[in-house]
Amino acid sequence: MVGQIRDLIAEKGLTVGDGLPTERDLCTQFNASRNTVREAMRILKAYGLVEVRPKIGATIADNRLARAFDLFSFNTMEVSRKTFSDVQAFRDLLEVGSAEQIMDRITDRDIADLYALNGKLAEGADIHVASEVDYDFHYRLISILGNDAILDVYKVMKPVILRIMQKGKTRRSYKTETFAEHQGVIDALAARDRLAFQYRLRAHLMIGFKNFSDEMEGAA
Amino acid sequence: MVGQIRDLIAEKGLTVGDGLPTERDLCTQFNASRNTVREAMRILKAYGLVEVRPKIGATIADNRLARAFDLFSFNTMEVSRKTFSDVQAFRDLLEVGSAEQIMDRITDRDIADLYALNGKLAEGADIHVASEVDYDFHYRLISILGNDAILDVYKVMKPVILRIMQKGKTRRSYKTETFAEHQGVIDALAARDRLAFQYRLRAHLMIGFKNFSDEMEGAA
DNA sequence: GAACCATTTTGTTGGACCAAGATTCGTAAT
DNA sequence: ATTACGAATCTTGGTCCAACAAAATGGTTC
Repeated sequence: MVGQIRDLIAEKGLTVGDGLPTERDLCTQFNASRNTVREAMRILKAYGLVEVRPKIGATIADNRLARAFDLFSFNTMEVSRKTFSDVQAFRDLLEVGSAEQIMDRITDRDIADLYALNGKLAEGADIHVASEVDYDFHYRLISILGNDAILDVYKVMKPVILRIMQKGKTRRSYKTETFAEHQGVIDALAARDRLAFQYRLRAHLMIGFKNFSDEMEGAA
Repeated sequence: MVGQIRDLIAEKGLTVGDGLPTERDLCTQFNASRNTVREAMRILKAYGLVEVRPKIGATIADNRLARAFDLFSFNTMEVSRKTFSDVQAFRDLLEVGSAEQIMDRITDRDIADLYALNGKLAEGADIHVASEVDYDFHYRLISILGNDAILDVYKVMKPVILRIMQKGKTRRSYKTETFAEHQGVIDALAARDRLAFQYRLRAHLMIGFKNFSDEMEGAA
């Protein structure tokens, strides 16, 4: 069934944005029941090949890269020390490493958004909410690059990053230290001071590293 | 629905190989119809998280990596220009950006492996095999970092990267230019010349960029 | 031990209804 | 007569139900 629909798409030469026939049309076209067609559509949707909106119908899409990464967001796994250091090194590479491009592209809007996001940290919600905000901050930072592949990667790693943040921050105050570190990073951005930006961001990531290590020591 | 089933799995602590309740059980458990449950199961199956066989029922699995590959085997659709540039920029960030760490960690064994891999390029197999070797080369390069998170990301992006390679190289000779570029990169590594390494690697990636752009121009 | 049958479970079908967006059409105001 | 607005209708995906087909298991019988 999935194959038939794929063939249909290929045959008609449909491309991203085009609409598919309605589910009922597909039923008659392929002599299948609507439930069967629906299951096939579910699969195509899961593959990111179609987007389906109620009352609108299905349209061709290509979110496969994002879907591919979604696959791995199902991890509830425990974060090992190696995973932690790997992910943190990765983030350093991405966030600190792309400082130049960030400086090239950054707008006042970006800076305002970052200040706003960081402001939420100071409001002092519980640790889970604060972690989400923390993640959002870094995500927003990376989004300045306008690179969907990198954003997708960040989405994949979100569960792990969140866990790292929660774990690393149990004994630190989000309201004070993390907030201040973020603030320093944004200040450097606002001043278009690349070196300060890199230095402070790296320090911020390193502090998370140290806290996590201490946690692990304590746990072991 | 998918979320509910996921929660159920997490809650029960089920792991690969374990069986899920039957569809009808899930119906009563979640107060949903069998069709709804089935559609959710299709999604999970599409994600490679469950395997479902008649009479047996559904068992937990983890074929997510395999699924990630399947996603892109659907290729009647091609890599969009944005996906291409995103992925390529990402690779630049990773490979060129981690030059320092690579220099710190590299061993003679790494260099020997890279030379060996690149040697296969000169053997001049068809474009698909050559692309695989090309990918393997860059994968091996990144593996020097010993960072599993980054390696996983590379695995997921493999289908896209392969496609980019195939597309970019249709008119170039793997046996000559790509081989020579790689060789230059390894030579820089062998000489522990970080700047040369970065310069050559970046140039290598950029050439792929240019070729792809030309392809797109030609197609348009 | 092998052939056979009953049972369980997924696979598929056809139908039905709902909710909500899209469309149409009639009415009223200008 | 034309336009604007609102209500009725149509369309479409979302959900549900009941039933049958097909496949694989497990037990039963010879």
